[in-house]
Amino acid sequence: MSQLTSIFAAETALAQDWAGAVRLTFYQGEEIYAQGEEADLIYRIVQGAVRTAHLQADGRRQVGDFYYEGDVIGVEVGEGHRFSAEALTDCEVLALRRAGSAAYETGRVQRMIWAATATELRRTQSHMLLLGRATACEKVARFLMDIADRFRGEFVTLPMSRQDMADYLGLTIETISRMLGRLQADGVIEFFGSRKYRVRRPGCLSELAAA
Amino acid sequence: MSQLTSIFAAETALAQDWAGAVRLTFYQGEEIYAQGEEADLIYRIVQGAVRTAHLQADGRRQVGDFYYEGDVIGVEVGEGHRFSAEALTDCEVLALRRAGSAAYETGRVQRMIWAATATELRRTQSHMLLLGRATACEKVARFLMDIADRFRGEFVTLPMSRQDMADYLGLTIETISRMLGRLQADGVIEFFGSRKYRVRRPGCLSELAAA
DNA sequence: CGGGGCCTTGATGCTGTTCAAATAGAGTGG
DNA sequence: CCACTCTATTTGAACAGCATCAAGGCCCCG
Repeated sequence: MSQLTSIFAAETALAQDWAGAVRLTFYQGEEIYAQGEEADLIYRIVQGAVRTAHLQADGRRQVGDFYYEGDVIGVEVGEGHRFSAEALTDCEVLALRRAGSAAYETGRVQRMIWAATATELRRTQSHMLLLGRATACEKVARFLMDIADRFRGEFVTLPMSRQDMADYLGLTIETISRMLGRLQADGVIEFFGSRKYRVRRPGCLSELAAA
Repeated sequence: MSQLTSIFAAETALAQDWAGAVRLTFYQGEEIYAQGEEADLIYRIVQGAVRTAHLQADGRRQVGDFYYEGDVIGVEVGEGHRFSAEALTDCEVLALRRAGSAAYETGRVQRMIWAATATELRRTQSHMLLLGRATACEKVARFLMDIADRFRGEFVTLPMSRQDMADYLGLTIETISRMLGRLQADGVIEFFGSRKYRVRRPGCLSELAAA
């Protein structure tokens, strides 16, 4: 009941804030925007999962973050996108022009961009802390915890590949695989196939995640 | 002449934006604000250098960034400061209350906070990319380059210790020291004492910095 | 049933850490 | 100005964690 109410409230706010937005569909693997591309649109994910990534000249890749339903992407500051965005699953998104519209002039869009930028800063700070001083085991544990926290429910399905996880955590796919194997052997998590898992001992997992 | 003009313009804008701010002095090593403390003030550094840092329960420390004259600190989002700020040298700062003032209501302070948050996001992103997928040598090279770029001039004096550099780059002081030694041996940089250096081969340094 | 991508597992090596000690520098008092 | 002390930095040697290289297994889908 209260959940229905909150969903309704969210939908109402969404309709107001995103009035004038265009609804778009991106299929799995499609690029939503490219690295370097001018950032004149912001997007709200209605359904699906998105990965942002930064590619260096030598081929090394850093995944910026993973985004899900309700998240806003494309708010980067400065000239053009520093990260590209790709659909990890089939996606529905709302796209809204940043400047030049009536909505922008009223300050509505500006406030949304501001809020999204603030959220983005927090998440980037967390990511920075994760990359700086954490062991492989801590990184993987925190990653699993973060994902599980977002999808409250017994089972979690990962929309990203091991390579995506590795590029997010600054590790290799082999290390990711080994850490997952160890966590499973210790009974902390349980995997069903390679993309679906369940946290068996949340306390233990958060202990391993430290920080 | 043009430099004088720009300094004058900057000073004028500063006087306008920071009208009502309080001028404070912090001595070397003093804490400007603490981790967890409520973030009701923003600061502009007039003179000196500042380090922000996040301390974990187990004692590990991550330096957030280093700030110098003209930079704005204390703009973090959410409940309280995630990072503390300490004076690396004796500092003069301007402190301004975020909310509740007349200046805030006119939107002046809001715009400043917004601009500072946007800058902060960019810098945090860069830092994240640095921590994620760079070798020790690349990290140190990029660090030296970034600092040198800020202090245009033949010689650069580092306001921070090796430990600060290490906690910023996610390395140990020994590794920092070894990399600096190697760069000097290769003739890329030249040190005078442990806190003052000069870039002898900028091209070579930026090559090593990659990314 | 067979192909191909993704994931796991194993063996080995390298980068950066850890531990330990020497050296340099800054501050202090004689 | 010099001797002394205390801390910061450098240097060396051994070690550990994660990467790399190389197979092998799983699973999806034709």
